[in-house]
Amino acid sequence: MLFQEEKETPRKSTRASLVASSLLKSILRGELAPGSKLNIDYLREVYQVSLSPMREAISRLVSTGLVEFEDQRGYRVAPVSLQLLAEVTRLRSDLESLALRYAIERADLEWESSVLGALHRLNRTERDVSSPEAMEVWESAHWSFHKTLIEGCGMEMLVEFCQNLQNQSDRYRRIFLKKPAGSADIQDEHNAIANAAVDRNADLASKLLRAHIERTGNDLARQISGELPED
Amino acid sequence: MLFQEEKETPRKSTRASLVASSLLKSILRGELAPGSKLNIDYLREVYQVSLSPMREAISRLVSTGLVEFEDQRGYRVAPVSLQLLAEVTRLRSDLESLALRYAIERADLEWESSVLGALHRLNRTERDVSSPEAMEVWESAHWSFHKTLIEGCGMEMLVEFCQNLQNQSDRYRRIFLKKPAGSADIQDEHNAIANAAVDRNADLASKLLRAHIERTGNDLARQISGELPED
DNA sequence: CGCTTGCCTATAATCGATTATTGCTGCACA
DNA sequence: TGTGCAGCAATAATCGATTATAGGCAAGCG
Repeated sequence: MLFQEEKETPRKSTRASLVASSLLKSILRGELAPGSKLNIDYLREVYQVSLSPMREAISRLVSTGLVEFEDQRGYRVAPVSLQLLAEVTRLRSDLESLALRYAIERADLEWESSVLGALHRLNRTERDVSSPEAMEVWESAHWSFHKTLIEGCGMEMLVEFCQNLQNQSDRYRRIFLKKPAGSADIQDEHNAIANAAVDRNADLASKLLRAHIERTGNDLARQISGELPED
Repeated sequence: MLFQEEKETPRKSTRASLVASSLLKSILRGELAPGSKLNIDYLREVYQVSLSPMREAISRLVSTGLVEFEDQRGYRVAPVSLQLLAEVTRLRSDLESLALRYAIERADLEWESSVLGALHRLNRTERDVSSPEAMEVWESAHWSFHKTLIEGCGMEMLVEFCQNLQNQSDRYRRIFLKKPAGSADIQDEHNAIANAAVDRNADLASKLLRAHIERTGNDLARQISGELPED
């Protein structure tokens, strides 16, 4: 063949996959209330699929921690609480900074470049808190930056766990944070983290990342504490 | 029907659950080879269940990391490699010691008692390397001890992740370690960890736990390195 | 001969019907 | 008036049949 068609393996999605990702979004957006039962017949109707793919889709989300399951009782959306949010924030702080340390340890040009690339994209994405659509784009770039940082550790299991924690965190933000509380120095924080990372200053980078995550988490918790019972 | 057939197993579990736990054991024992495809029709035959619970059972194991899934390609047993083992060992070391630190931080009498209880049971369980059955019992007590230590952290997500890592580790041991390599001072190690824990000496306890996990993991890796390609 | 292309089989995915279990409701009874 | 149990929905779980897809094989074409 003259020029090798670069097929990205656009593997055709199954219904179960499509429903699963759609359902994930619904849960993250809080459209399916925390703690509520996932009635399969109802969801079947909503997504217009049969029982098998519906069950399969739901069951896949169990591994993300956003759905819980009990024999003969079915599935329900994971509950929320200030305590759980604190747990998520602490683990994000511990694990993302851990992953970043490993990433810096085995850093190569490739990784450094992706980090600076992701940073640039994030900085060039406007954070217009008045536009939900724009915020979606910004949040996506934001997580991309974080993910790029930690993916350098080369440990899939760790990255996946961080992804789950991020999803949890994201859910709290979407559900409870009506007014995006964006301090102006967010951008400075990201720049500082990225610089420390490519400078191979693990202690500093790790410290800054922790601070960044904990600040975000605490801001969120403070906003929520009025709306949610202490436990 | 006149004679309502009494179920021989008055269980609450569903077929899917039973099959899932049975399948998990099979994978841990290496009866289902790492990397091999999980042929649903075949497994259906083996476990004598229909397609739906079979799929459900398999799909639940995906969250443990012992089974991988791809759309239209089905399920397969997670592969093994020295590199992956190293990853598992490192994460176990990092995360169990992290959990232990948190546990010590919020330690109460209840936790201290369970730790010493689990330690006692472990010490009183004979480690007879010539008897597979005895070793099963010992391994169970061993993991119980570890789990008791880390459960004190009160973070379910972290404990569950540690459990997954432990399962992974366990699989390598069962598959590759034909001759249990038990140094005589294993018991001393456990005692030292437990003592440091109830003494609330987080630094020492954490250091000892790391050493314990890394020693085990490295012993295993050394034994394997002859059998497995470096990757 | 080598490459493409179109069956063909194995297997993954989906479906709708059926069975089992749970949890509620209302009636009998103390 | 409270308790317990039978019967009755609601819904979770399972089944076997059907449809869709992938990957191998062989015929057709260059």
